[in-house]
Amino acid sequence: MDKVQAIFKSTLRLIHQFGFHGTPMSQIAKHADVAIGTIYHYFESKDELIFALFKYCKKEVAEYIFKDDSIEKEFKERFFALWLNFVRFYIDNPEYLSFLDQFYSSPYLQQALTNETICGQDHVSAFLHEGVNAGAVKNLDTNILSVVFIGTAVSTVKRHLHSLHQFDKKSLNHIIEVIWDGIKK
Amino acid sequence: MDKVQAIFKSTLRLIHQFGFHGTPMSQIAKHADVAIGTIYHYFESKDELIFALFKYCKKEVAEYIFKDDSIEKEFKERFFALWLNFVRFYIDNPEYLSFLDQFYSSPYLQQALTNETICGQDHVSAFLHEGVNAGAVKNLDTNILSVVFIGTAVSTVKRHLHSLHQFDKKSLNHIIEVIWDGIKK
Amino acid sequence: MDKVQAIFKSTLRLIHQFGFHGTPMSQIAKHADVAIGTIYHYFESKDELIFALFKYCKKEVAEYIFKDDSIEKEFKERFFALWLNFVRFYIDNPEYLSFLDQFYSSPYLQQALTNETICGQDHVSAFLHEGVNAGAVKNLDTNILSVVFIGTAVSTVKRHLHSLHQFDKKSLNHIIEVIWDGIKK
Amino acid sequence: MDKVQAIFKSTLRLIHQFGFHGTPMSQIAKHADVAIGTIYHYFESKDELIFALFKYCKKEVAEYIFKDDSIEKEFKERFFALWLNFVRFYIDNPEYLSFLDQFYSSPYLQQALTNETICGQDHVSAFLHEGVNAGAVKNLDTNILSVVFIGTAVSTVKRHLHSLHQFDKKSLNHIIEVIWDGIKK
DNA sequence: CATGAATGAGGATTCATTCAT
DNA sequence: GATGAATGAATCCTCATTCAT
Repeated sequence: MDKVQAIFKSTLRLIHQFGFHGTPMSQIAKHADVAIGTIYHYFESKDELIFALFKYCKKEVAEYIFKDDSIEKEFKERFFALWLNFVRFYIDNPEYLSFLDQFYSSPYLQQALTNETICGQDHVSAFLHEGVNAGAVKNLDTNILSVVFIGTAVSTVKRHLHSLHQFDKKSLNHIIEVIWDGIKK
Repeated sequence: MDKVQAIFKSTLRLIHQFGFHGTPMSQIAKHADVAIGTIYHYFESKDELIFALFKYCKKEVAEYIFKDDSIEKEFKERFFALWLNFVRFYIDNPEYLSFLDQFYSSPYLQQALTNETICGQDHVSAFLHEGVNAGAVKNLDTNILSVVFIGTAVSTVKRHLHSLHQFDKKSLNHIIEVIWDGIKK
Repeated sequence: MDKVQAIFKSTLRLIHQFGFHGTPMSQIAKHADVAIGTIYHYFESKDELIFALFKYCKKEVAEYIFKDDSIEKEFKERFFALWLNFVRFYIDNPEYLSFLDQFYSSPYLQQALTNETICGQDHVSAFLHEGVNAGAVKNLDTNILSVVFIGTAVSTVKRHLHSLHQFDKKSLNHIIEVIWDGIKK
Repeated sequence: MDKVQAIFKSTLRLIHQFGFHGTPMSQIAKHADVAIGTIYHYFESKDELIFALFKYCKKEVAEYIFKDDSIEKEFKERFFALWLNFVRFYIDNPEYLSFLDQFYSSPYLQQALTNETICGQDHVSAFLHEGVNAGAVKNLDTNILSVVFIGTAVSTVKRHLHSLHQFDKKSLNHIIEVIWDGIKK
């Protein structure tokens, strides 16, 4: 639906810019160029909208990260590509990180944390598990590998976005190499 | 000041539990056992309170992390200890991570990001730089080393707190070893 | 708009009775039989409401004062009629004088004083100027004539409303005659 | 008392600048360079302070207006001098007019209006009555004469202060002459 | 006399939500 | 489907006043 898309984009942009408690429904409606009533036509409440947006974001992120992945390729190559895609997506779409971050660090998370996946981390976990099975990486708990993969990626993006440091391609490769050195068999 | 302390603690607890826009000043006052007016006696506005709390948290965190550190010790040992302290502090004081995380992922950050330090990361950066100079770790940009150190630590704590995985001492050591393997010379 | 009218009337009455800082929005809403939110739907803030009410009052006053005026009539007759209308309106609608007076004697005035007209005084000025041109009154600066016309009228109304003295028709005519004696050619 | 004077002056200045509901006790205290408690040492409440200030202002005004008056002089001369003093005082001390005006146009007035005099009008009334007895002015009700005297004077000052028109000595004389023409025998 | 930290009732304003059109 | 006027509970903040020092 066109209007739903507009509502999502509007919400994403406003939350990025003004935060959760800085983006009232009225503004979301205005920037999406729809009436307030229209939002309530598609979403039961503001919370429902937030949760729906959460799912939407997760899906978008996952699709991008794994867009060129293939079991055919060598694991190391896939590992590098995935990590870079992860970083690339959020650097290019900071409003996604902004929103997901605020979502994660808010009480919303507890409601979303059922068996639901978070931010494509499960896909990533599965991928890392493959690496263990294939004998490409050390036989470590997937949680540990996830922590290393996602933790460094998220940290890198934030450092970049907060303008603390602009990482170039070479720098990014240095980081992956460090991680890879740490987990490779 | 006793009342200021009480206000800080109250705010921290409530934001941890209910989030930024779930903790009204009235509740902060009630849980700190002071009148609303008293908060405004010490802080110009809710925002000012948040900023002051931010500084307070940063200081507390930094003090804890570096509490046993000493130049005398071997770098690897210090590295392990610091990383564990970092993780330990936030696991034991989840309301600090909760608050800082919400702070960082909100528009507040931009106002706090002058040349101000963030979350003791600079101290960490300085520490990592020492490692490079001492020839203990690879000659990498401090930003890269910081990303690896802090990214994994934060990610570990979150995974732990979100109940996705309870890391025991052994697991934590596995993680540090992976990182150390990646950055050691 | 019906609701806006109700809000205006309610505000006027309450300010007359309790003064500016004695009439909260909640009371205005209650007496206008609308929700507080409705007021904010039509006016950005309490100040905006006050300014809008100011314009509304000015218009009402001017309309009443000049309701029967006509260039056809003799100037003296018009002069007497206008002055009496002025006094009559405020005596019959003391809440208008109350509000306008409080408005004028507050810092609001400075914000309203651009090239905006005040209280229909300009129409009065124009009228008095006609008198000069027609050779009916002395060739005095319009400001002087205005001061005499409005000053005496306002003072009369206040003295009447403050119950210091109840002016009857005859008394009022005495006053106009004094003024007329002073300015006639 | 020095502190009381300071409190009066501070209140007068702030009310002139920010209006009644723009001048909190805290500001009055700060600008008077005393503690809040000190104000409550001298005045039971804010209302008491306002009433005391009202009396103070009235006294100051009356003293200035009649400072050079003398029964020896000719009535016309006295009339001119008084009217000019009245105008002069308020033009030179706009904060007095500001305060008194806000006082008169607020519900405070009703509480002050017992048999109390207002703004030296009674002295003025008495003076005008002398004029009637002396056969200098028409045999009109004192209320009428007062309206003409005070109404024109106040209106002149306001017009001057609101920067609508800067009256010079000659203009002011024109006004008094008009009034005098109207009331003289 | 003088202070100012502490209080909390009260006021302006916001904003998620409803519902008649 | 779509609208947006209307609602009022909830929030931030102010400020007159008190009282222990």
